[in-house]
Amino acid sequence: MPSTSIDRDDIIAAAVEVLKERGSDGLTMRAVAARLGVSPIPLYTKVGDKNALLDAVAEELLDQVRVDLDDHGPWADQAERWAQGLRRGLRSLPDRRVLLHNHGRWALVGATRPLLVALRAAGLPRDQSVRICRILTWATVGFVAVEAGVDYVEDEPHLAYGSTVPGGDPTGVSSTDVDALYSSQIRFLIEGLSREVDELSTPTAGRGRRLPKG
Amino acid sequence: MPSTSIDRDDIIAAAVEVLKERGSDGLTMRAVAARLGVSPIPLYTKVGDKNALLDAVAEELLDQVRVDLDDHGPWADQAERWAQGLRRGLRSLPDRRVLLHNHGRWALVGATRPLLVALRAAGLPRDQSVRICRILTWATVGFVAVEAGVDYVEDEPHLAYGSTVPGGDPTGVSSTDVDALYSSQIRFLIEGLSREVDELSTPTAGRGRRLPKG
DNA sequence: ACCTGAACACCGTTCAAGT
DNA sequence: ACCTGAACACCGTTCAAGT
Repeated sequence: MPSTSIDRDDIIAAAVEVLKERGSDGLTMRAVAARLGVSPIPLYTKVGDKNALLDAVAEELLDQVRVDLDDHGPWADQAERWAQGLRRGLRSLPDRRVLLHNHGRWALVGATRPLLVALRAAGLPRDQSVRICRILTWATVGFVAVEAGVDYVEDEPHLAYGSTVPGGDPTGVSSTDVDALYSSQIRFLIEGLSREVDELSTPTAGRGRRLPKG
Repeated sequence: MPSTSIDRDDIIAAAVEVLKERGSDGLTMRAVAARLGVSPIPLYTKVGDKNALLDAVAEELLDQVRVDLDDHGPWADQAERWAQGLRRGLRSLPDRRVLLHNHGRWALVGATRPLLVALRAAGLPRDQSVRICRILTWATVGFVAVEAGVDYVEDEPHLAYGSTVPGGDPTGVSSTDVDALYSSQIRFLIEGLSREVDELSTPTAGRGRRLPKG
């Protein structure tokens, strides 16, 4: 094993650097190879074609997303803080197109684990905890992905139009509106999940049944 | 105005055809030009560069999405049916990457209008109606975008694991799980929005206030 | 076995030249 | 004014040839 040779992890790390420095258009097989001082051939033998490289880069970046979570308060509050932290982490990705290169289905497990631990510690069953994690993750990834394609209008447009609710201005949304829309959406989801947890844990709801209306 | 010449709309229509026939990798400036029997130059003078063409294609495809909505039942039920219809429409797009090329911020206005009309007919104020449309649209576009990158496991995995709730299996989700997750998410959002509408319409909630906790 | 130089078949984009 | 042939500067990918 010659130490001069190039590893698969070296290639992915170099690709992440190229992505951060030159953007997604600058992330080419040739650029990654040139950064490592090799020909493009090792990329094809050790990682695969360009699509495989993009998958690997997405998995690497999503795997690095971490959400800290103090264990104070009821689980619903912890879940809301966790979701806000996940959104912050995803927004700071060098390229948000990796959110859709989600074939690394396990990539966000590192970010999810603290919430899963907190939910179990709060006494929730494992399947319900997994469900809550999955719904909040799915909603947050989707929100940030859509958010990346939105053009903001100037702030406080609802004052001009007279709207009293965030997102109520038909002419557009400001960046503070977007924050409020995300917060509302996450709160609605967590309220619904809370009620679901209460229903499933009460004996009258009938054990062994699937979800009501589900 | 020579009738032999090529129009901007012709270019976009040809691009949509190329996308449907050859996929997103086959959608090239040269292929669109060749389909029209012209050189690539007219594309650059009449539409712009490739990114502008992709924007135009995305806007065209999203503009064609239509959601039918009968006006039976309370607005919350209509909203749920509308959201399910929107998901169906978005899932049938020839390439779901257009969901992220969302710079045509008005592209889904045609699909949104029936819901907006129904909400107004149900007596909701304009700003709350716009807010509801925006939240449901945002959540659905995000869900479908994420959904496009998910690898399903075989159906009914929760039976093997013993999970009783959709999305509760830590090893993966089946396609019926995904349907159930979307339905749950939309129902939670509509329930939250319903409560919000009730609070804002009751005199005791205090007129002129912003949203509670918002 | 693993790497390189060179090539192939494409791209997006633009130029001088035509009409 | 508008289009074309041809070119430029790249791509992703793979080949025969080296070591």
